[in-house]
Amino acid sequence: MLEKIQAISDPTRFAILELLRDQEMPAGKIATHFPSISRPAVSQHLRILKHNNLLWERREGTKRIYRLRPKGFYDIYQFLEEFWDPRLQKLKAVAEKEEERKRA
Amino acid sequence: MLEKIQAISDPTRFAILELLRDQEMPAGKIATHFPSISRPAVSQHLRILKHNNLLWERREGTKRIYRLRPKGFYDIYQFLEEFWDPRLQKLKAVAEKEEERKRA
DNA sequence: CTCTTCTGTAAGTTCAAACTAACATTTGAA
DNA sequence: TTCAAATGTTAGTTTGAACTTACAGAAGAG
Repeated sequence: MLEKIQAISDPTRFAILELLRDQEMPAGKIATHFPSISRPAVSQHLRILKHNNLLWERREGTKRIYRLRPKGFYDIYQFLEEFWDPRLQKLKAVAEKEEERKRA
Repeated sequence: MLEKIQAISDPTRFAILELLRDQEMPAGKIATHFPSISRPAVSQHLRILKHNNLLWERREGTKRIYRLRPKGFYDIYQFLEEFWDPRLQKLKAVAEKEEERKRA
């Protein structure tokens, strides 16, 4: 989970996510939005985002079209909620004990 | 905000936050929980967490006691919710237009 | 005062991650 | 086939963040 959080915290990667929030886009077009960095660099960022379930990839001919994957964000969102909210913490602890009793 | 997200994504810093989730603690005692890294390293992590509003600091004699600051987490949580949820996005856009009309 | 305890700060090192340049792969078109 | 377009991958470089060592400062005890 920390890896996923780190994935979105990189400025370039977050800019990519912002770009894809409103519309899906092929890799090449994404790269044109970042003239200061090379296309391979963007490609590597896309791979990281994809591996962390923050993007979907689909192929159309030679193009690879990337699309935001909301669940990835929701996972982080939920993780933080659980960390932060002590009541949820306690509920989780109870659930885990329940689980243990079942296994025993 | 990205800086804050990056702050919690470091494994050592997140471990510090986990440690402080249940109880506040002076800097020295925090450091003892991380025998593999030096005390100054922990001190630097504490500074980063403090600067990002993830920790409170209070002084007692020569000790500096650190305590979790839930709002910091809530800020990230809310930021992701807004990014992720398209309905909230639209509501925000409407609110901003409203604001503009008032200024004009 | 002086000493000790607890801690932060500064300077320099190390290492992982982001980057570039060159090459490889895949797909469709002629 | 052959070529071009779109993209990924690899190898090596660069840069920034985490780290260590050494030093500095602040607060109480004696």
